[in-house]
Amino acid sequence: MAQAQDMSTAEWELMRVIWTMHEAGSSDIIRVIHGKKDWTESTIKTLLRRLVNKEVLITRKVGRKFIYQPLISEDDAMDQMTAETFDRLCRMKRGRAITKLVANTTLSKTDIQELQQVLAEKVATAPEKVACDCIAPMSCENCEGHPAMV
Amino acid sequence: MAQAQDMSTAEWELMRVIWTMHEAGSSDIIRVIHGKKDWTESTIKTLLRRLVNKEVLITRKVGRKFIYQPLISEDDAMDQMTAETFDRLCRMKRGRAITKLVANTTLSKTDIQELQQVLAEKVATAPEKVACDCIAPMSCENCEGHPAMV
DNA sequence: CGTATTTGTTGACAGTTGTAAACTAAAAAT
DNA sequence: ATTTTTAGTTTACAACTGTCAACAAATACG
Repeated sequence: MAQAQDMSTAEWELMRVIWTMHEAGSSDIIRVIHGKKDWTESTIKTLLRRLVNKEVLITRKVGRKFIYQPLISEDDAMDQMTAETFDRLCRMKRGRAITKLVANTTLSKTDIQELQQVLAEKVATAPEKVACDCIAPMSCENCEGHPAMV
Repeated sequence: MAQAQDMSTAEWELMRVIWTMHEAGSSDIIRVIHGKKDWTESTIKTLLRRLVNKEVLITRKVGRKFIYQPLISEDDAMDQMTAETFDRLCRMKRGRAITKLVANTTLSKTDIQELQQVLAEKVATAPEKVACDCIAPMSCENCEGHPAMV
């Protein structure tokens, strides 16, 4: 299955273009990007090829050209990418990281409402505390309840 | 200044250990990791060296050995990392990505309260809509209000 | 038909990353 | 003082990335 984590930064940027186009031939893609990013055609072609290799894009041959199409939706890729980022953080600290992120992100009134909705639903089952899962929670002041290290 | 984005995945994992230890010599670090990750000593030493080169860690020489210490706090690094991840997403879609993330993250009651607090404060100044900032907002159904592409 | 254009394929190159062995210098143990 | 242990430095190497140029095949145009 197509994995967002397999995409490099440059590949991701290119994917964003393709997602908005839904599907397109390389020339269309190159035309759309022209002037917005200073990638040469060569660079774009390389990125396309790599994305096909990684099975993030599939191609359909039409005449002598290929139509490129995402194998993973932008929403799914975004969710995977953000989940992976947060997976790298200590469980206990994710809440505070999200709060900070929310504080620094521009959200529409609708976004806020939806978020409030989700929070309201979560509160019932929310634990009092989320345990730290660091490798060495030893001297982690936040982790009082934790097994000390030697 | 120390930048979280300069840290690779492996380096980040190592940093998590060092953050909880506050500061430590390589042998302490190696001992703490032993059994938790199957990195050889060599690997850990390489990562330490790279982190020092990247100025994410500083060292203090004590006798013949070094004490390694973070130049950036874990909180700051987390905030940088999460901000960078979200910077890669279309502005308009960040709200929904956050909502999805929140839905999939275990949050403590306190985390939820704090988030609710922040949201409550943001709602007043929240825009009705956040504009898409994709390179080719052309056929992006979500972007009705946007300049069409040729 | 022969040339210009389009599109795709190969090869390239330096920098980063994950992983680690080998080597060296200093210190500790015997 | 020898030997052993410890800590740090060098070297290595394949895979991945960001960037491209060069080349080849197919097509379109004059």
